[in-house]
Amino acid sequence: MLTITLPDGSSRQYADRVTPLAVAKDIGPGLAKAAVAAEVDGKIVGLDTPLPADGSASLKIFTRKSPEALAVMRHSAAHLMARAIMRLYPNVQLAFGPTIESGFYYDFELPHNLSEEDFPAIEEEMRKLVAADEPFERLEESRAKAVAICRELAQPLKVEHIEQGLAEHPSLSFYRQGEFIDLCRGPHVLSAAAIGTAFKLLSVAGAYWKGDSTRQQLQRVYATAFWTKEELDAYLAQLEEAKRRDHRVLGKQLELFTIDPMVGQGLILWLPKGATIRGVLESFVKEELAKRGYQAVYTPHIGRVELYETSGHYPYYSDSQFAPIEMEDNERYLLKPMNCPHHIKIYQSRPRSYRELPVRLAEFGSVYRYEKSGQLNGMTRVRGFTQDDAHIFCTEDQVADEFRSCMEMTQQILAALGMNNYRVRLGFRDPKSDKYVGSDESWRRAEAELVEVCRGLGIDAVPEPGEAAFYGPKADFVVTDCIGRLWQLGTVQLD
RNA sequence: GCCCACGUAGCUCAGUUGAUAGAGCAAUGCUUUCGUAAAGCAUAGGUCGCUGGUUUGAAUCCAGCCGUGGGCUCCA
Repeated sequence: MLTITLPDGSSRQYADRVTPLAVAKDIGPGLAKAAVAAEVDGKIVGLDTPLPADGSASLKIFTRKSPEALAVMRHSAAHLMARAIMRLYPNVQLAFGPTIESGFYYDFELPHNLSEEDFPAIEEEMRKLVAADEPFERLEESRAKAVAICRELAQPLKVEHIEQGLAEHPSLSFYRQGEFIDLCRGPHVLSAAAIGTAFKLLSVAGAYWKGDSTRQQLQRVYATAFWTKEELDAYLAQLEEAKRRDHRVLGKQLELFTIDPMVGQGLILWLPKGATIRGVLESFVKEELAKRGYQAVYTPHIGRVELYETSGHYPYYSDSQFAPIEMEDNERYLLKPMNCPHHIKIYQSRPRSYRELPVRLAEFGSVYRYEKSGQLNGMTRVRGFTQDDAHIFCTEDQVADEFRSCMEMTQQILAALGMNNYRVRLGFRDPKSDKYVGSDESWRRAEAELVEVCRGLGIDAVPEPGEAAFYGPKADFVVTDCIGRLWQLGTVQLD
């Protein structure tokens, strides 16, 4: 006997083994028709996943109105796309194909180089599969059997993933649809027709296997899917609209800035109108800094290599710096990649008493970084830029207050600029890595304090291990741009 | 750096299977005139990213380089 609790608090009892779909039918034919997926005790499952035979369970039915259902459908669409590509091209190896914020992607290894020209044929094949409406069938297999299946299917990437990535799972699930079988946690829609035809392949890109740049590069196909053509069209129109607001388009139209290959990639030339805007922004930020007790300083654009070796930055970032300038007397200078060591030298310029702490030094410091050519992007990723940068020297019991006021200032400035679409990411250390300096104890204390301060400010900050700088944890303000891309802007770090 | 795509007048773009470059807007001139998201007519403007190659002949095919865009990786 199973007792099911529904979201409205009511409950139902079943003597036989039932599925979410059966329960939905029981509640009403309308609900059964609209159902896409379900949630049992907080876990999203397919409509055909049997519920426990005994005991009790909470059940929620997801219809098209819920984001969870959309995510399930998009993942099924990813399978459909993979199946279509395997039908059209030989020797396709499957990697991963998850749902993402506004659609889905799937990574493949295949001899044919995919390009946008191939999209219509793939979409056509997908439409055929939707029309055929074959069911998605879930298979549970032991690890050994799962490996054997993937070997037989000539899917070495899946074999590797089972043996290494999923080492702790005693049994694994597959989803089959016709001739297509894919290792997959699921869930999926019941059959292909539920996906509909409001989908579109968007772009193809390279992506490293398991995100590791030392490993092979796969072909990633980005796509999206909606329940209706209207929603799909609205989404595509929104992308077009966002393109018109792209800072690179506006920067050109409004004559704000330009980039000239003769000057160099990623090096910005500010035009008079852009310089006016920059001037206003700088004045605003300078006032805010002054209000909060920051003292302005200036430092040079270059420094001796030994300076960065002493600070410890040099080995960590040597691959993204402009090469040192060698002088005749064997002096080597670096184009300044960060302001930190300079500010520390200012602090050290005379003996300090604890009574003068905190000392807050601020500068619009211009820095130069040799970013890889492929990651340059308009004004958002460049090789020369000016940071609104400050370093606060304080005692340990002042840390929480200083961190708090710094977080508040960042929030206020972002709010003043109308940038409200952001989240705060707490970069903590990866316990398994040894790249970090400092004692375990001080790391623990620092991380705990960041969490505490964010809680106090009502910031919903998500801790992410492995995201810390080598010398300390940090809080990053990650802003979403008009095309939905993420950019780390402000960052408050502890050393 | 890696994968894919792209690089034609100031801007946005068109140029089918290779044969001496086109449109709209902007600019300039004239006209009309109160027109305030684009008034009419006319003119000018490009070694078709660069360098090689294939060809009787290349913007159009091939190679290399430079640059841009979408991603991946990285981010002090």
